[in-house]
Amino acid sequence: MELPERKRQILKAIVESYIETAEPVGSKMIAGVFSQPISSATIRNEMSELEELGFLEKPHVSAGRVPSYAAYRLYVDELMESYRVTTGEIERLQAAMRSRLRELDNIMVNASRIVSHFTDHTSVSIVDRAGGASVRKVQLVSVDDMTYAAVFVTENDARSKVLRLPSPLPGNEASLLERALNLAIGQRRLPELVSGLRMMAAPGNGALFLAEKVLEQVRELEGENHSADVYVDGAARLLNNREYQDPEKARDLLDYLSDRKKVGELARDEIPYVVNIRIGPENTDPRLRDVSFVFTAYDLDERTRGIVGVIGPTRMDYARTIARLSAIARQLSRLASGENAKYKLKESGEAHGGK
Amino acid sequence: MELPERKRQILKAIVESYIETAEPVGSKMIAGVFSQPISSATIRNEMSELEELGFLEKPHVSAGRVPSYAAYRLYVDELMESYRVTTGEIERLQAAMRSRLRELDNIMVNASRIVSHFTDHTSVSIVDRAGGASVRKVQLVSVDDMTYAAVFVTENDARSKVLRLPSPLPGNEASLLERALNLAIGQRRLPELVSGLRMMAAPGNGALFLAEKVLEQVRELEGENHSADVYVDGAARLLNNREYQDPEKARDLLDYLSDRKKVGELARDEIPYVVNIRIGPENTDPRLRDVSFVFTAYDLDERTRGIVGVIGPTRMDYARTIARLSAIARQLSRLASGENAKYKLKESGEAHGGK
DNA sequence: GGTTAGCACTCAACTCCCCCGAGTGCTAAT
DNA sequence: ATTAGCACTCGGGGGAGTTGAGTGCTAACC
Repeated sequence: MELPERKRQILKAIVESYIETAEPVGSKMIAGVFSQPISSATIRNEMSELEELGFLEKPHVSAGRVPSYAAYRLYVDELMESYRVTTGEIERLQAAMRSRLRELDNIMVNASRIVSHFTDHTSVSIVDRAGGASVRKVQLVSVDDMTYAAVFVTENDARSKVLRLPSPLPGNEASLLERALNLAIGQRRLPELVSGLRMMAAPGNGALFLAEKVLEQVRELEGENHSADVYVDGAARLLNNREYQDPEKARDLLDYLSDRKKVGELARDEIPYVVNIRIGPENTDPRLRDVSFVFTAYDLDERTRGIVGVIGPTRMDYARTIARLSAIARQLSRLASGENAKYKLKESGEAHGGK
Repeated sequence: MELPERKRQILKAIVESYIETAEPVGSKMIAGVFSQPISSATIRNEMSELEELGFLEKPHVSAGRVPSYAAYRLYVDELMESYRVTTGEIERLQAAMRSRLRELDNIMVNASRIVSHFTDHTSVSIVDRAGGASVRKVQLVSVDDMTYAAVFVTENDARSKVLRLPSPLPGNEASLLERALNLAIGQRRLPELVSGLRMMAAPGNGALFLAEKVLEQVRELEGENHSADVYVDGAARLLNNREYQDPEKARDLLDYLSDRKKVGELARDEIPYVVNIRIGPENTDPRLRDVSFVFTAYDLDERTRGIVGVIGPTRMDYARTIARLSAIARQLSRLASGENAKYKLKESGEAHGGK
């Protein structure tokens, strides 16, 4: 059941007006914008049908109409015209990205910052190591005899943890331990090694402590429930939107955003390399039920994907947000994995959201 | 010019009432709370004198009075009774801290979380490496031939950075480079080594790139302008206070909090090991001019100090906040540097703030 | 002289009421 | 199918009036 063209045009005009003004849209307002004039009464008839179809809602009887989630969905999928990112914008973007993005550590926090800045929304940046990268080796770097940094090397990344031991461990013992640990890791028998050590050594023993921490960390890195890296930037921008004037609402959302674990779950599903949009109730987390989450994936390297997105009111300017976000993601992908970027968004910036 | 006892009692009562209710305090309200009854007229006389002295302000003529910053200062310095942390609270605190605090990486983020949770305010946690720790050695851990983790070991800490090279660097070259770098670091001639390399190698060369990044990082770690590590937790709690119902204000403050660099400056000055309090305009940053910052320092180890604190409205419950914060800091110090804790707050939790 | 009762005064906040106007739905004419 | 017209709805804005908490001041009291 396709919507007839005029209804589509009217709905489009309503959504755009509401995106711009955040005010309920009345029939006269719409009647004014068409080249070939239509009377407001006609619009009213159309609007009342659109309401029956579930695309519009009335806050109250004399207040004009407001788009429903279904309207945004239709708008995004079929009505919206793509926003063309100007070359000026691209240049500013590239300038902002040029520096500081060689270090993998920084890429997420900077991506997050840039996205927030360029879209003027709150951004999230998530790095998802596919299926828990397997740890290939561990290296113990001595700081002093009570302190070691353990460096965990995976297929394509490394991360370190500084550990303060309960009792000293001389350097030669540490290198023995390191060898043993790596042997065990190679044979996938790390747990056995640790429980063996646990039998031999007193609790509080430095080597045992280290080994336990290493095991713990390996489990964390390899496990399913590894917490993805999450950055949020520009949270304060939420408060720019009139829908969060209510501090109650704003607080709930900020609360959500500070829960990294929860935010990390946003990236749980399969995410295609296009700009995805989850509008209002399409979000699984109830606290996101009246915001929209616009996001995309990019490759950091063969095994690691980044996800960047923005969170804003359902009435956000989707066209512009999508265009800018995809421009950023394209740049990120190129920067991160050299020139063999895998990010292939159609030029138009066209988007089909996924529930 | 000491304030006479009765005025002090009245002022104390006013501050406490305002802390509790956030409503301007009238003379009758106060008249009610004294054991030996005083008429409201008398209170009015006293209040009008306290106003002349600069301790009270009137929002408007018929609205009761509100404490000035000077009143809070006096309250905190002389009037406030210390809050006794209950054993139940201590137990909950210890339980919350018991786990996860062995790892130096985590201590700040957890400290921050715990402080926010136990004080019900927004917390900040800053780690300040005194004077820029000097880097003792660097270790290059190979992930693959295009990717290395550089581990920087200082007197008492280590941190790593994952670097993606523009061109491959075989492992043996990396270990040569590592040796050269460490030699140069030992002789304090790292810049010379790097500029030497720059002459020999083409730009884009892996070793040169690595060396440059290492130099950059060493400079960052040793430099004066090293950015302190900063964590903020519970930012959303700000919105619980009625003074931030105005989204404008709330946003400015949230903005401030997301500027790590600025927040890091909070710890710039010498900070004694007591609970410090900066009330309203005593804060140097203008954006903090009507909040209070309550904070304390604790030792992470010989060279590294942590600062934890909370940011809240000037009308916060100082007694309780101070007591809980100092309890947490005491625990942290003990946990972090074993049993030789340097944190010596007087048992009472007594506090003398410093501008 | 310090304290207090009493009283006039102030002013934000609340309520009540009215009106305006944007917007709707329906009907009848085109 | 479209549109002009009209009655109707209802939120919001703008006084006017009222309330009540609170003040300052004065005069009496101990």
